[in-house]
Amino acid sequence: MAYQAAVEGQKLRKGPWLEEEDERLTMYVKLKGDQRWETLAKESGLMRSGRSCRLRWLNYLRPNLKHGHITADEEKIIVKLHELWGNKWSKIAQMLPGRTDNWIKNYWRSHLVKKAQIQDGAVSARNLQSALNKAQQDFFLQEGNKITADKKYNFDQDHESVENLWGTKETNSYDLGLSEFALPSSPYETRLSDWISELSSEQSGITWTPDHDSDAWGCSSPLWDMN
DNA sequence: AATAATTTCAACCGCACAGGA
DNA sequence: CTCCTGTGCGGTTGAAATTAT
Repeated sequence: MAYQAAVEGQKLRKGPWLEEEDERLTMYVKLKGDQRWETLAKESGLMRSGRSCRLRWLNYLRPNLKHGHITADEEKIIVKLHELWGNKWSKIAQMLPGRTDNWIKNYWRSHLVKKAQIQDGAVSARNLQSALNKAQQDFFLQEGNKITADKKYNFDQDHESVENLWGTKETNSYDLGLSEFALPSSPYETRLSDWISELSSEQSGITWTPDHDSDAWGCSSPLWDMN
């Protein structure tokens, strides 16, 4: 493969980026723009492949990236969009300003692992309890995620309740509707709700195609645009 | 306090696709 | 039409950090 040959042939650097490399890359991207990565990699003198530069820029150096903890809103969006689109991380990332596909993929994966472990019963009773407690903490102790006692899911029950929390392919995609979260309605939340219900009506019986989705989702008016 | 287990996340890899020669 | 190059995407890996025992 060309990439492999380049790495081996030119002794390109791999692994974690140094601060110095970051600075250099940032400078060159500002100078040349974030296109033509192979050219940029060569011109910058960085001993990195173009794709390595691209990845570093997109996932770490790019301005306006969020590196902090996920918000309750973001988590719900991810869950919803994953139900709709599956592992289309880049697509999901487009709906979450400041988050990268890589970040979302990592986030989802760490949760999926927990879910899978719980569902296949391949964990010890102790690990199960630990996973449940962790999920409960993570989910309900989110700042602003105020759930009344009667609405709160009972994590101490059987594994069914865990499935309900996360939703499954077999259940109605909208069983995890926003109302169940019993959150105060922020403008963001309201818009999300509208957006998803609108989609659900458009979506019934429709298979996604690249042409279709780009229109239907109207990327010109993204979710976070409150104006 | 030490060690083991688990989680997180940056980075790599292979594949697919688009566009140009 | 075919080949080549660059780019984007999704899956996977592994080191570092964190948490549990």
